[in-house]
Amino acid sequence: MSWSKQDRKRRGYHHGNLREALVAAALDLIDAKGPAGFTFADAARAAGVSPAAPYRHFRDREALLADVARRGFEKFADQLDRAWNNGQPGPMQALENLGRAYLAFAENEPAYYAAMFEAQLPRDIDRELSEAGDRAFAVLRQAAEALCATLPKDRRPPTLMVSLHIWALSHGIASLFARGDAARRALPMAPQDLLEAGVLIYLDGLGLTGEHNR
Amino acid sequence: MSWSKQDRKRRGYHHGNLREALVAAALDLIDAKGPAGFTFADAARAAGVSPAAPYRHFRDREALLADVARRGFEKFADQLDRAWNNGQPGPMQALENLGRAYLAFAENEPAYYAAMFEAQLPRDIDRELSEAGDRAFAVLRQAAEALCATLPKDRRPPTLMVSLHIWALSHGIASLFARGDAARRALPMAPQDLLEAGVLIYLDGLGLTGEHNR
DNA sequence: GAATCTATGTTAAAGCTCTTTACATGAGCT
DNA sequence: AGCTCATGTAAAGAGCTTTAACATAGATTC
Repeated sequence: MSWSKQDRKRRGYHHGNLREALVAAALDLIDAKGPAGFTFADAARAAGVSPAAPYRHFRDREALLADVARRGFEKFADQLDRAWNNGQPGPMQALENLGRAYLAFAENEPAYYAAMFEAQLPRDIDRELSEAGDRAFAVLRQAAEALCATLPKDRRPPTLMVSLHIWALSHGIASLFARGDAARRALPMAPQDLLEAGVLIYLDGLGLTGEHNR
Repeated sequence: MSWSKQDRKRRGYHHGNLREALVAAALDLIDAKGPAGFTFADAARAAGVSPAAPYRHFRDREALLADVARRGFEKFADQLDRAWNNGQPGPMQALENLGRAYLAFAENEPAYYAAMFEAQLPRDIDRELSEAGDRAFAVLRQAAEALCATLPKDRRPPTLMVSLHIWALSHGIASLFARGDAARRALPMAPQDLLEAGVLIYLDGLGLTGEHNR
């Protein structure tokens, strides 16, 4: 599993899987000290190689972080898509699943989430990164579309706006409350329940009462 | 205005206002490269003093950042409180003002906002810091209270929950969209309008229709 | 107004760490 | 076996952090 220094003799001069090991090391280090809390050399140390070795695989620390973020967005998009499950069994239930999956990801993969949203990476640093981000957002967008479609045309809000509201509320709750992190504030209820309640109230405001779609 | 190196002869041996100059330098540097993008020595350079000088005013870089964050929360609380204006002229209008002030702060003071919410400072690093944060949140809490009070008791939601929803939506929009930063995503409408629409829909869902309170 | 005290600077140096350059190794191919 | 290239190491240069020793000047006291 881990390619630590102990395996040095067995592996010999070459690591064999350094790129992956560096990504894994970065995730551990982000968990421990945040996306800004470690250096390229730290990652090398954690992977059991010399400080110069990572430069064979990533241009610099930022490129490593960008790769972590890209992988994070891909995992994220997958999990959101699976939770949405093509809107089955119904838009409302599927949206609830989607929201729970959103916060579950932030809670269970805080390192990925931090790399994705808190590492302050320039959006244009990498095309694959921004495309992966777009794929994740597309799931939310699709869900908003399905929900809006259940409303009569004359009372149908812009789906882009609805998806942005849901995203912003989810992200707000995730980043303020849903991470194990001591930097976060205490809450009177589970983040998932807070989000679910918020979304239900919001949908009610749109005229989407529960009975119609559950 | 600026206490740069050029003023060195005029000011002589002592800076005269180094503590403030360091805070100003930190804000500039955060604007330019993010809360993690500069060193203690950089701040000293920007203030035109030797690398050791800052230690007379802050224990370390983190303490400087914490002071910036504290000042930010205090400014933030002030501006929110002024926007809320004791709920005048009515809870709905005052809330809209509050929301706009929230996003205006994130937009106009991105360095403060970043220090407050993205610097990953341990919450317990400083009592004054966490108290200042509490004061800012208290304004939102107060607004939620006033809004909920306009509802009949049997349909009145928990005010803490309502304040958390509004905070999360505001913070989500601010951190995803409302910073000049190239890291942010493009938007089809002004962040302020996005927030206002979201809050109106949400309040509608609570049963607070505009007419009653405007 | 002179002496002293204290706050706030500077310089210098030790100890780290990052980053880069030049070199070493070994896996795959012919 | 020998070539070649990808992937590692080692060593050196540069910068940051922190401390200790010293310098300056504003404030206080007599």
